[in-house]
Amino acid sequence: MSSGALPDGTVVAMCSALADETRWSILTTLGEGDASASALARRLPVTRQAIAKHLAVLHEVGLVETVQAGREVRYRVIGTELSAMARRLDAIGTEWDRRLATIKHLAENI
Amino acid sequence: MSSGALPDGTVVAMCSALADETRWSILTTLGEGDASASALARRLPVTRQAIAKHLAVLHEVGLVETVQAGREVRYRVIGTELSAMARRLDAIGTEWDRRLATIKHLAENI
DNA sequence: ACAACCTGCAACCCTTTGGTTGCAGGCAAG
DNA sequence: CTTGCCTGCAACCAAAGGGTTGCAGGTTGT
Repeated sequence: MSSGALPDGTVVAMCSALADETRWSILTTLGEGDASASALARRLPVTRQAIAKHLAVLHEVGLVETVQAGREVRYRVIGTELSAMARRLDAIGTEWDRRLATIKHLAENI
Repeated sequence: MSSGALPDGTVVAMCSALADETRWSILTTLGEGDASASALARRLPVTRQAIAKHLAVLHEVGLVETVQAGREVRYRVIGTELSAMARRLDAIGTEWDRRLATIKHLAENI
């Protein structure tokens, strides 16, 4: 029951990727349109190299994909993996609450 | 559109809480039934103090609640917050893919 | 009353990680 | 061709985080 469609370590990896404010800034910025690392560095208060590291992390868990555009590498945000994990988290949370409800229901019928 | 029902920092905090293997071990163990910190320490390969820290983190983001049971403090896993964030993440991911689809659709109609 | 158990707080260590600077390479436009 | 911009790699730094040991305070049970 605890092991679903996507490997268990994936959830931890993706949550780890999402556990950073700067990374969310990058993601929301990319949500407004594809951009290169340098372009992101101009709009955000961090260095290009820092952004490059973050993009590497995001790419590794499948939250962004790269698109070669001439000499620059544009990054595009992908929602599929995120939605997949979200559905799984929702299922886990629901099961926890369902268990809770069952316990309380049993307690009332004593 | 980017600011929903729950504050934005909450998502980062919860993802940060979920970005640790040991914490997931604790959560899944609690999923099988409430337990105290010492009880968890017996079943998991870490110290009770380490578990106490993790439980504090989980408690702060509302993933667990405490129940005083005599001299011991039992912890209970809560799914509501998790499901709420999951739904939000799903919405974000869906919107990203929707934007992508719109771009591609526009590209075909040139 | 005494022993056993559970809790909380504090100090400490090591690893991870977010961020920086610096440098070298490659493609594109003038 | 040369200048500018974008990329990649490496070294380095400081802060955060996971984990441990140690100690003191309360409760329960015998």
